[in-house]
Amino acid sequence: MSAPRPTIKRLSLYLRALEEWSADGVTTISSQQIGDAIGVAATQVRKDLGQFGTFGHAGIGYAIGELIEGIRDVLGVNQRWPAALVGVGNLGRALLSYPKFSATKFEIVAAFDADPAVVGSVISNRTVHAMSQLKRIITRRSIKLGIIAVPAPEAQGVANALVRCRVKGILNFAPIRLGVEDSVGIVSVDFSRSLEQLAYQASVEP
Amino acid sequence: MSAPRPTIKRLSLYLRALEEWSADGVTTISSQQIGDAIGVAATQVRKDLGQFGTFGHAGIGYAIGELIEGIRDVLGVNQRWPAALVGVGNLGRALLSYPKFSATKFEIVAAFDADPAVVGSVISNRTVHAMSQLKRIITRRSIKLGIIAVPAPEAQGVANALVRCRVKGILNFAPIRLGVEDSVGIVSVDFSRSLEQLAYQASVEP
DNA sequence: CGTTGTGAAATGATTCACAGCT
DNA sequence: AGCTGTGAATCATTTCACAACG
Repeated sequence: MSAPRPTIKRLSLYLRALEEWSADGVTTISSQQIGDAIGVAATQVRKDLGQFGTFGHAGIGYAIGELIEGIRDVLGVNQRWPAALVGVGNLGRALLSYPKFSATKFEIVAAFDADPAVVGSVISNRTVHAMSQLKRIITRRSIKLGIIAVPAPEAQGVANALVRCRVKGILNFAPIRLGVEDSVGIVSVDFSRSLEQLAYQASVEP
Repeated sequence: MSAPRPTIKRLSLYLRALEEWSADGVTTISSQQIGDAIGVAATQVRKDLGQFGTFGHAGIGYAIGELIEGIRDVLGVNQRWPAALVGVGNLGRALLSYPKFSATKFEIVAAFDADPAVVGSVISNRTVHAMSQLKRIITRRSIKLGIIAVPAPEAQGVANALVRCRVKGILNFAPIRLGVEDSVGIVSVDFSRSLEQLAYQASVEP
């Protein structure tokens, strides 16, 4: 009875749309409207939500506040997720200043880099620490997520180090497949792969 | 008989692994080895490749060079894909200096920004142009892809402008769903969503 | 009425099993 | 013997159809 992966991806999308409606003062919404907003069928929305409990009200729709709370619970976004960033090149800097993170429960609370030239510098209010401090700071600050923004050849080593620090999940921006024990979640973002998907779409669809 | 979406995603992964083997001088490989390298079943690899022709040699395996060429053709990566970047904040700068792009057929050949303070500056060898130049330069340089790295509220407007310039695909980093005509491909990368996937994994798996 | 929740049917993707080639 | 290509079977996901509810 565990949740289909595609459902989880859509839950994030529902959540964002709902938060926007909520900010606009809307209090009630139908599965049809949710579906239209993100481009899936109304039935799909109902099936997805039905997996995790009964949030809706027949004849009325969904109470937005209630539903937001429910989805946040499912996604685990109701707890804080302090994160450690490893690698403060251009991408790392972009992540440190990415405004959306602060709007959510995710927060990069510490940054690390192997390059002595940047260690000690302050970027978007956070000091860059040496790799030797990784274990100490992650433990001290109860950090649960690691974000890898280093070049590919160093990524596996960083992943190993993060796993030894007992992080629960790793967001990986390096274009390689990381091997880690199953208890650690991995989500990868790979720009080149995204571009290849796009090239495929663009070359078959015209 | 059109290709399953998941197949296309895996093709990118196969391609990268094959390129690494090729660089190491390996010339022949089995579906089993490919599958092991990226974490899928050998049968899956064969099914995927079988969709697009017959690349393998029974009893032997796949000739790496041949297979790389075949996959590149399928993905449309054998042609050049000049791209225009819109938005040169931290993320845009990271993309301009992302080394992997230059190793592939993708290349950001022009950068644009609405902020007069950065227009005219040079970042990683490319001059930042004003938005008013978008149409002229995209047409002049036969640019086929647009990359959106602007804040969410501006993203739809930028997408509309890119579509008017007749780009074939858009890589979107803004956390909203872009509405465009079907003939334009869209691939979105959304960091907050990725983190939510991770939070879900991390909160159910331990 | 309009809208949810959900079995049942349809579609889509993966895995199995094996014939056939080298 | 080793390995590919593929039809058939299994498994997963989406869509349909509709009963139940406010």
